[in-house]
Amino acid sequence: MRQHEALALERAVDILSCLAHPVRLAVVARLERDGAATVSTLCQELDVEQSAMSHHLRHLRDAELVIAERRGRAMRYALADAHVGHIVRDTLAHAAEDD
Amino acid sequence: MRQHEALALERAVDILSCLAHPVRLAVVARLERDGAATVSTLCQELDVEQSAMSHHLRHLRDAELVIAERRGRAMRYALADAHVGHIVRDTLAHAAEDD
DNA sequence: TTGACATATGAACAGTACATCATATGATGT
DNA sequence: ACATCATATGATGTACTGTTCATATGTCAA
Repeated sequence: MRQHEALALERAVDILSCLAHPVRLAVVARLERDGAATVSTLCQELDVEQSAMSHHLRHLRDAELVIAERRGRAMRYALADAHVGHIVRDTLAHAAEDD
Repeated sequence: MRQHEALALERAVDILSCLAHPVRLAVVARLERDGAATVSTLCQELDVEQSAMSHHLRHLRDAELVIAERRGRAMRYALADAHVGHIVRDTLAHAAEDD
């Protein structure tokens, strides 16, 4: 039980660390709003270099916040599940609130 | 509007960065569960050195996630508002879920 | 004021994360 | 097989973050 809590805390830190970067947060927010997208689409929309984007997407995949599937020669990224979207939406809502 | 969104994103990254550390997340979770506490109480309960705890609390204060008030010679820390608690609870819930 | 207690701050070092560049892999069309 | 497009990976320098130690500030009681 204590162990369980400790594990949840570790996992939560992983999730938060992963989201705690402007590009990665923007990617997740984008996927939450408009649904799945390819790497090049994300690069254009968020104005990020291909390599950098790829590294960030890897990070997001490792943390299991997004999933990827091949679409011809492109890769289509999507949120791993709705929960992630909720966390991001809540945080953004909170961030927007107290200005 | 775009500007507003960008600001919210920056602020969100600040919040997430601040929460993305085991000690700080544990502090916020503790304050969420059991209410306000002094520094020494937090140190004991979470087994963290006084100086380290103080540095982390400073971080949390700078991000306006917690507030502090004097209580004699001690300092009593509490969550800045309910929203922070929600974010943490949601994230922990999500983290605990997919095990 | 002095001493003890509670917390905060500053500096230095160690470990991590990030941006960038070069290159590799994988898929498609010819 | 080759050229091209789309994405991924590896290496490296740099900057940031966190821990620790030493010291400072602030509060209380005698």
